[in-house]
Amino acid sequence: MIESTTHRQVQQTFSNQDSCINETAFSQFSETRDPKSYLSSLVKCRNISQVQQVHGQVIVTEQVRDLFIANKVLYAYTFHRALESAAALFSGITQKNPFSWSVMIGGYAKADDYMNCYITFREYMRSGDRPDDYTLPVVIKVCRNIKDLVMGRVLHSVVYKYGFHLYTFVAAALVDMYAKCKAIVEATKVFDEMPKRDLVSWTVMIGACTECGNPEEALDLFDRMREGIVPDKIAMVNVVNASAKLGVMHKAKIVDDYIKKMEFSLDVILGTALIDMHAKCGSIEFAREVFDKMTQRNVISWSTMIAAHGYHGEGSKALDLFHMMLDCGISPNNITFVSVLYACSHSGLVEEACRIHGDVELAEKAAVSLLELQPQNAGHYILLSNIYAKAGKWKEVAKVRELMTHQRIKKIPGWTWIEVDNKIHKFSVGDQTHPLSKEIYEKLKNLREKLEVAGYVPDTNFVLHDIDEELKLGLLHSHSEKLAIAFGLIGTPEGTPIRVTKNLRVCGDCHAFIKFVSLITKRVVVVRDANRFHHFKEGACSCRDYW
DNA sequence: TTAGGGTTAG
Repeated sequence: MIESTTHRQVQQTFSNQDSCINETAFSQFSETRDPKSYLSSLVKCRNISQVQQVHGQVIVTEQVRDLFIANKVLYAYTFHRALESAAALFSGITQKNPFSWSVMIGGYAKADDYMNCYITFREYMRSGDRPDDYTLPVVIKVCRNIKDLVMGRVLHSVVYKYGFHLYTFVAAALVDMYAKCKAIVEATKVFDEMPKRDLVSWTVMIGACTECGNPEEALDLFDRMREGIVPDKIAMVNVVNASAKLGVMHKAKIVDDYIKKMEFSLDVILGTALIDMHAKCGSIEFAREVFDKMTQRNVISWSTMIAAHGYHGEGSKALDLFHMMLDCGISPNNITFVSVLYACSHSGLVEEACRIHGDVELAEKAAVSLLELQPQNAGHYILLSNIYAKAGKWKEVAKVRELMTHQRIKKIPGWTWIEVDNKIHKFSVGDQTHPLSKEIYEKLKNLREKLEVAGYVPDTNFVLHDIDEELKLGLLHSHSEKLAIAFGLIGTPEGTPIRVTKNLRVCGDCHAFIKFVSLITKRVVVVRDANRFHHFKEGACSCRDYW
């Protein structure tokens, strides 16, 4: 239930059997005072004092001159994060071998002491020794962790010079480093040049594609990988993430079925990733099912589920869950609070959000400071204008709108996707490229006439929701979401739900339009927009017109 | 004797 650190996990992996062996070995050492009798148990000891005692004896017997023994003690120190003792011992070793360097560099890396890690690696290079394939992945991983692309490229040149790019571990570390630094071209190049690829290399490349905004490619890679390699749980977490990013329900179903078929147990991370995937692919029910099934949950699992209820318009469920979480003794983090706050704003439960988090003025202050930090980020303007709109400060809403025009905020083109027969169809505003374009516009015209009879009035005067090129064009009737829905009505059997995804927020007129569509056609329409899910049914939307 | 891959919001 508590967030675990890697170190703690490592310590927990020692079984009782190991501790017994360790204790026996230590009592043997205490009797014989021969450090060799304890060397193999050194990293498994429960406390650092045992390492220190053995180290003392190693010095007394002058066995510290034996490089094998000194390295063992060094490794034990770094394993227990006793970096000062390790560094003291290390500096005393006159004839260091690659293992000594590797252990010291790895020790700094594990302790997140990146600067000393770099410094020690530089000393290693200056010592005249050739770098080795055990040390390089460690230092490359440091670049990945602190997103140091410059140093990463320097290391890549070292790797290349000695031919280590052909080594599986080194290349995998490089691919992952480039991916985390968003350098997908370089990541792909290293991956393509690998003579041999194992499970980890494939996994990092799958993660790389997702990380760099190409989840479709990630899923294709997963299919290619399976031609020769059986995935494990970590690989599946990456695949689940790709699927979540893609947001396509039938892909999510395939991935979910595969995990069940392979009988992967739901640990905290895989379970949480699955919750996120189902929710982002439109099925809040499956997401909750996974959450309820999980035997272990941490703050991330709870936050994910709370956020999911939130963006599906189920604010009260999100709040219930938040209270349940507190009852279970889990401490919320800042992301939990943001999720709860947004869950309330998505559902019109703003008064309740305010109670938890402060007040509207606080939210306003936060948004204003965000604007100062990133004046070109359109999302911050929208956030601020929504805060003003909810507080009824219409003059301020207008001011934000002016500010956006003044700042010439970059406009993002709007797109809507729809899945029909497991194929994705993409529409932009006024799009006429679809093979059934004629039928789609015909359907739309026909629909609009019926809708107007039922009371739909086209509305161009709505509150600012997003900066959308479509608005400027004034092509209200051919907004991408309207085209996609019209196509959905043509291409799917009567009564089946229509699911579309839009990259921006759905506009006010389209929102009203879809409500009428759900009423007239008796279809459930699920719209995933940039911010949340809207479930339209019988003329109403799950967002209760807050979005 | 050592090394590379995993979850949440905006």
